[in-house]
Amino acid sequence: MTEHSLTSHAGPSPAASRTREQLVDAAERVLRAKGLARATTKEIAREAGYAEGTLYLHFADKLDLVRAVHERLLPGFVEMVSHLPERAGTGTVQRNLTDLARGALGLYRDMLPVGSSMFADPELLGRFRAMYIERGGGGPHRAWEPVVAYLRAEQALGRVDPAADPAAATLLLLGACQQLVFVELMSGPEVLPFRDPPDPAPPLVATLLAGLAPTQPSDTSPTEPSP
Amino acid sequence: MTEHSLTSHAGPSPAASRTREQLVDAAERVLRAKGLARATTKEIAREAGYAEGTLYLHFADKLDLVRAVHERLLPGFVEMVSHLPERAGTGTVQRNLTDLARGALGLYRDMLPVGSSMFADPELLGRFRAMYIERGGGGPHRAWEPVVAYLRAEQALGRVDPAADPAAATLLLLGACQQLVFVELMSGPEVLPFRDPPDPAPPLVATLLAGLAPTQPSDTSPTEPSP
Amino acid sequence: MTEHSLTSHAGPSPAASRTREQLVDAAERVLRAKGLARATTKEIAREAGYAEGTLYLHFADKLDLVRAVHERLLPGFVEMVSHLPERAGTGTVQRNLTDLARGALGLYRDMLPVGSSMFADPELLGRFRAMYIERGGGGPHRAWEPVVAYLRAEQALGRVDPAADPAAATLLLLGACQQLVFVELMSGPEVLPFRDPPDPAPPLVATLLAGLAPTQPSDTSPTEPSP
Amino acid sequence: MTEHSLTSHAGPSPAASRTREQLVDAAERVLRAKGLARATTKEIAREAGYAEGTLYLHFADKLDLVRAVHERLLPGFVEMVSHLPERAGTGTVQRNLTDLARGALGLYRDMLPVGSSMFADPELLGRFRAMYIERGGGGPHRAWEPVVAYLRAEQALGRVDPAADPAAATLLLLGACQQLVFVELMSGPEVLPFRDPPDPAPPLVATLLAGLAPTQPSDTSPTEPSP
DNA sequence: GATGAATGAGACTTCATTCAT
DNA sequence: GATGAATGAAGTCTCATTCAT
Repeated sequence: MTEHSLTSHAGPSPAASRTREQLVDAAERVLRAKGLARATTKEIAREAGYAEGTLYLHFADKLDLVRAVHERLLPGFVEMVSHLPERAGTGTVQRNLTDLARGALGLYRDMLPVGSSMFADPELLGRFRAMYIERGGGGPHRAWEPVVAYLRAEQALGRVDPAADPAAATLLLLGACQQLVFVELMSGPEVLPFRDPPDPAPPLVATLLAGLAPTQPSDTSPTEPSP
Repeated sequence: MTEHSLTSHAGPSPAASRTREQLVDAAERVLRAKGLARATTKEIAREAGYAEGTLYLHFADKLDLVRAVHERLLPGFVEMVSHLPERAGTGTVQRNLTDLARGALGLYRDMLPVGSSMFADPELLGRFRAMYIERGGGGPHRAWEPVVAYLRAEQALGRVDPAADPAAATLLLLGACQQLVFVELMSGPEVLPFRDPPDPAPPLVATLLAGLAPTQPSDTSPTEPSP
Repeated sequence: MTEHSLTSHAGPSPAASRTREQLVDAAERVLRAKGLARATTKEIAREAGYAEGTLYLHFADKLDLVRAVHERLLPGFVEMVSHLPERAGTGTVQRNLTDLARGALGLYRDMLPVGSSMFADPELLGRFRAMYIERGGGGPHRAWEPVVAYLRAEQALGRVDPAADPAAATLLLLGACQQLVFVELMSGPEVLPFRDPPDPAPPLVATLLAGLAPTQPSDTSPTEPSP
Repeated sequence: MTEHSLTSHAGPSPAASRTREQLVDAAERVLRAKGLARATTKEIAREAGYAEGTLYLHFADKLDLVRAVHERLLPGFVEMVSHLPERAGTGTVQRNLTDLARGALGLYRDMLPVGSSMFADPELLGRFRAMYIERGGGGPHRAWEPVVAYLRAEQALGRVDPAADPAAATLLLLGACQQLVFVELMSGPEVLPFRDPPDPAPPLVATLLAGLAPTQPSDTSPTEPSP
């Protein structure tokens, strides 16, 4: 009852008290440092500068606090891409997408360790899904929307092939970024792939723009007979 | 099939006893059902049909068992893509990549819940990295290699643009599949994105093949002045 | 009485809370009854009237609690002998030493079963040594000091041979008492040595006072040529 | 049924098989190194070069094996002093007692850590007492007997005061040695008492021989009126 | 609202002991 | 006699949660 009212009135609602924010901040720091399995309420409270019991004045239980941390991750991503549609028609498509990819790589590096750990606890995962449904379909895929909107705008401007699938293109680019970070985190800093081009964004964008099909359309068109 | 096969000709190595396999199997089932945070040694042992103490005859501790589970995930993926290079020149590129994407989607759906939970415990993550390093650089990026090899072969056959970047293309396609599953798992079965085309593989492959640039090469080439 | 007194004027220091004292008391009772090997945290907590977890709010681990028990043994001994030096010149030397021996026998009977069990765990022994060193050399030999001081005072008063070695004499008397108790505990109440004189203190003191050498100095002096 | 038959026939009785001896040897080594609390059957078996199960072919349980180790300690001591009576009349009393003290110090250093740990487990202690009783009064005090016999012999020879109490004297000397080692072990090598005379035996023996009473018997004799 | 000592269920792990081979 | 995988009871310790102050 006290939580996740993003569209609250204005003043400091009980769900957005200073103490609460400090606890969520502390939880995020501890979660990032220790992982879900080793983040204890004791340490979170200490990190926030409060007693352990205080935590339960602001959150139903530990998982509720963890959920509050995760709740802030997606808006961070959405925020980053929210201004992308406005850039349609400005600069070049290549540069705009490269900037997007770079931003995505940075954010994924921040978010993935915390976000992925959610899979360690089905209960936590379930609460997330409930939250998304309750909010009316606002899942992680919301991060795609501004990118799709941008590509649509570029199609209208003729700078992107009108036959292209904006959703698929978005998924390809963001997915590549996410997987790169995923593998990077798993393999550790010692066994980094994609080190030769220290910035993986340009090749990804270039490949996405040019496509794999040979320039002679004689080859790709007959690859699949229309069913 | 690629690891500690039970029917090996050299007899059961100490690392591949029947009991050990049963424990890893049971651990994987429990991990999948309950998540890392709620998978207890007691339940794993019961699931395997052994006493709890038996677990410690075969693994140093619980994390060592979990690591053994994770150890089997990557080979499963590599196995799936290992026959891809042989398909170069057969069928169509589009079909081959679509099959790959479908296979990847299926495997990610199986592996991600278990694999991602590794981020919940830095200690577990650290042991994984150590394992990869110890083995000589065989991290998760090994899954990309057969795909890259396939694309190179197709380039040699003229069915893929020789200017394309095979590694980037691989990352785009596999990354899209992984992110799709990732979001799917997070949002839950109720809030599925990409439901309209029930099979997301075709649009992803089509977009990757065609690229985003307008068909008139006059547009894409000048998007970025050569530095 | 000499350590962390509950009724101190400075308020309960963190190391001397009521709960902590109760736990140490309970631990000592259980240790005495069951021995180190069979004293469980569960039983200690129950004996103290607290939950098992409470134990870990006040002690790092079980061994830390056991160490706290042992920590109180030595001061008990020191306390007993602390008033001995004041008795120099009063009563007779024989009576004073006999009282000392009787007190030592009683205390050893109390302390030895608990104190000796420390040898069962090198880790515990190591923590003890560390504690002694940390405190600046206050090991078990501190119990000798008041006795040595007493003998020195008697030497000054002419009631003890000025040529005697007070430290050696102390060791002889206290050592005899300790060994008597040691053997008594080992052999059990059924096989008691020294039963004929029900009180072993008088013969020990008499022998220590008179010495073994024949009263005719003609015999002892030539036993060992002076080097 | 298979154990402690010291007066066995002659041949290798089942209680004295080679394997059994190896196990007791190994147990003593482990007990000395790790202490009773941390000596596991697994490590003892490994140290002996046998499988864990083998242990139970020769001993009823772990405590029975530990008891067998302790069983060998006392005879070691008795052996050391067994030749003492023969030395009556040879050399000097002082030298003979000094040799005894030195030997006792050495043996106590060896035996105390293992022997004292018996107090950690009342069950073990109980079995010991049972063993002593069963054997007909042969407890640890048996170690005193040869010393007492020696002193009696010296009294008969006129080299020791006929009024002295041989049992008390024995207890004084051996007790001093034991306590010295006891404290030495507890305080650790860093906080050694009695370091100035690197060999504590001479002052102990000298003090025991001379006694504490002033050479003028005028002081000590009237200290205690005869009851 | 804040505190933090106390709780107690339950987690992981150890280890003496057994038994089929 | 020897083995060693399996057992399972029992131990130590953790930690989310509560509640009187």
